[in-house]
Amino acid sequence: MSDEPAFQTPVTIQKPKQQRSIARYHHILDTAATMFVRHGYEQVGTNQIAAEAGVSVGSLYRFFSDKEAVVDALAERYIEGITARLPDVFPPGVPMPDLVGGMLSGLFIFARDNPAFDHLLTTTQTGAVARASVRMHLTIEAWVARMLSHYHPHLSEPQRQLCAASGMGIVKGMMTMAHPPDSVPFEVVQREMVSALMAYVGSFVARNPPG
Amino acid sequence: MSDEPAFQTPVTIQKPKQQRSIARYHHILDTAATMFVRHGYEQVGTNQIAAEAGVSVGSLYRFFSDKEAVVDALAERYIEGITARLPDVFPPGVPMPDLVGGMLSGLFIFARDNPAFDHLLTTTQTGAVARASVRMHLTIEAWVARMLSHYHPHLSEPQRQLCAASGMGIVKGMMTMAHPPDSVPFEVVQREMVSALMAYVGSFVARNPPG
Amino acid sequence: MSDEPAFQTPVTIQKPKQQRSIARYHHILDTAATMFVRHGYEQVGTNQIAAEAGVSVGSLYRFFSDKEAVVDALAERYIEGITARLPDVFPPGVPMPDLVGGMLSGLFIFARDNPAFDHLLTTTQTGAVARASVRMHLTIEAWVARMLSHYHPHLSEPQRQLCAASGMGIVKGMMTMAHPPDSVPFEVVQREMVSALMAYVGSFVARNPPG
Amino acid sequence: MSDEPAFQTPVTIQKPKQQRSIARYHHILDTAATMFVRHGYEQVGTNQIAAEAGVSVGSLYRFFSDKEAVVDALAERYIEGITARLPDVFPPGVPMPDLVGGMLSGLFIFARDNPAFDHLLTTTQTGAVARASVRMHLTIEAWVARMLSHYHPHLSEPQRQLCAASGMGIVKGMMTMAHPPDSVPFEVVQREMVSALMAYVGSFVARNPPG
DNA sequence: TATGAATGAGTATTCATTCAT
DNA sequence: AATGAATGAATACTCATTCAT
Repeated sequence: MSDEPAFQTPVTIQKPKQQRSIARYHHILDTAATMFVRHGYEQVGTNQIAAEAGVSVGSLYRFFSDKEAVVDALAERYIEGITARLPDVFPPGVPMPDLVGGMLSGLFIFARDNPAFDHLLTTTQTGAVARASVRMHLTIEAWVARMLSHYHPHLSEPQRQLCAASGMGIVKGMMTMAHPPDSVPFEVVQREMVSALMAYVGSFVARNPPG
Repeated sequence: MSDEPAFQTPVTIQKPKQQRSIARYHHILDTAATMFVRHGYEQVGTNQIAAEAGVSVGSLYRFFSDKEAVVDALAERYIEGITARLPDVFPPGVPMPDLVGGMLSGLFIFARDNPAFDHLLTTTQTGAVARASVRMHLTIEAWVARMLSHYHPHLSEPQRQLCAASGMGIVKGMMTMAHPPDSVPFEVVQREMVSALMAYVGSFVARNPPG
Repeated sequence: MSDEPAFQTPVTIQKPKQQRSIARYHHILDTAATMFVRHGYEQVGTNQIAAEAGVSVGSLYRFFSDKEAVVDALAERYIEGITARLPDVFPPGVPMPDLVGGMLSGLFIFARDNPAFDHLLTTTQTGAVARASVRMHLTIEAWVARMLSHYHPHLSEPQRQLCAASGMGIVKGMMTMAHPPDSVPFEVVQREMVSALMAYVGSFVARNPPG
Repeated sequence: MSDEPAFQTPVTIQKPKQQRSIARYHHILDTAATMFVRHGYEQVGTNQIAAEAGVSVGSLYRFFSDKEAVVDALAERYIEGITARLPDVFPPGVPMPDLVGGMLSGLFIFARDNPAFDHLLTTTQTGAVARASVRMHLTIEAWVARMLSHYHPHLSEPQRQLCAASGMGIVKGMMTMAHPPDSVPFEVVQREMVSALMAYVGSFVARNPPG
């Protein structure tokens, strides 16, 4: 007749420490990433992911508390990945086009190795996917803002924010060119993107001069 | 939701001919559009749309063969709308920035009157939503390509295609700036978008000179 | 990119008003009652109930928001039933044994017609079932307390409460005699129950005399 | 959880012979008992029991063939416990109220030391829990019947059975008074229970006189 | 022997679609 | 034509049980 509510989870969900578990964890995540890109987050079931990954649903739920946790983990992985590839400091003497070019080069390599990266970054969906996307967006945007204040220290905070936001818009928008219906080759996209960004920043600075 | 131009059959089950039917059809579509924007296509049920629109599910299914047909019809409506607003011929003597500015101005007004327009245009989803998005994308892109060949007739077909695709990427990417997390005011987005586009096209032409 | 939470349920769950619906509603409830008695609340699935009742799960969920709502409805039905059978006022001149006998007689008839009634009343489970049980328990107990204050007005409030609680214990405990392993016939149970109650109340009043 | 008397095999997979094993076995059982009372048999998982007991699920399954075996073992333990506390022979000269009082006193102490005892005895559930409950019920009922034939040898076998069954009903029913929603203190319950039992038996004997 | 990761059948619940009224 | 009750396949998630280490 008593009625205590649920108690502590018997088996805590956690990132695995053992070799075997780590492999499984990443394998599931990779499988999920591929499927999300191919069919869309909503269309992919946890049972399907597990089956495709060759594990049981139970195993999936050992690593991920629920379906949303899968996208969250994906975003986290991507945020770590790009953070590691984005330079912390800006070495003096490097011209901005070179830096931006190098940065985008790294981004494209990362995107090619992680199929769901740009899908997640450029999505406009709601819910968990949106939250994941926003986290990734803000991570990169913050870096862009820092870079802008390095090269154009005279820009005010709002100016820098706006320019960074526009840059993100250009990057994200042009990334989708690589997919249907345009299907522009990655290298070409990258080249045009650098041009577009540099041209835009140039015009932005011209329109917002020092003093 | 603004005055819609002449009616033309989308993928509906039957053309509503009666006054009442036409009103119903549009009302359902308007309701669906609002709900899709607010909660996302996957999160919105046909029963919910019908309830919110104040009609029965049965009525909804009288106009739309299935849920996908709703997005299809929405896309069709938007394609008609922008087609009507995009000039068929390019009057001589109008400088490109003015034309692009005018076109974007019209686009933004249309987007403001049709809440799901940019949502659908900029989505990266799969399935029916993606197909709807692609149709809209190609419609605008074709116009952009024609405009480019008007102002820069020396560009080869592939060059024109690439430039148009990039332009579309910039437009779509920067449109999302108006929404969280950046939430840049529409007018600002529009202004920056013109700059970005003109700067990009300028650099593109410079890199792809005649001869 | 927006993300509004869930909105109003499109089809509200409600007790049906139409003839057909009412029949369905009660049929599902009857089926569920029988199955709960036979296999236990936890062991019976909503799909099973629906199948056994010859309707679809969807129909079940049209009437009941979730599985708990089924027990709740059952309890409500039973509470209404016994409330209707419990006299509101105590006519003067009726000796207590007669009144208690009559009351128990009604209770047993009701229990015979509603197989899950005593199962639910006498359960000691947790959760929704417990809550349903408690509601039924308190309904009857309140009546018993009122009856006690009618026949033995000198009893203090706590005394009346205790005596009523004990009475409920005796009633509930002895009701289970009708089921295995004892399987005592209902009439016999009823007869012994009246004896036990009268004997107990007699001893209680003797131990708690007026003044 | 009180000192348990001599060990005897329940439905376990194997008798734990080693000191360590015996300790583990009892510890798991104690843990399970507490959890069953607090959350209900169905709500408690084997993994949870093991985790709470600080052992692995595998260890739990070494001692118990399945989840049902845990309740079975619990019942067995309780049956042993009360059997040891119920006098085998009835010393002459002890009045029935004293004997009953003493017996209930022992029962309440046992119940206080073994939290799941009355929970299991008074449950009306199906399945394994019901079977465990019935075994405990019959054990005590047999003793009551023997006691009745000691004090009232003239009662026929069926009369004795009926009176014993009623007594069990009263005991079990009134035991639940100690829990919500009545929450009567244990001592009070015990006192009222003796009264109720003696009053009932008195009335029963009066209604079933010798000859 | 002990461990706890892995399994997968099973459960509650939703929602696109149909069709009798 | 319109309605909305009814359908049932599909989905996220749980948990008793096994077995390789």
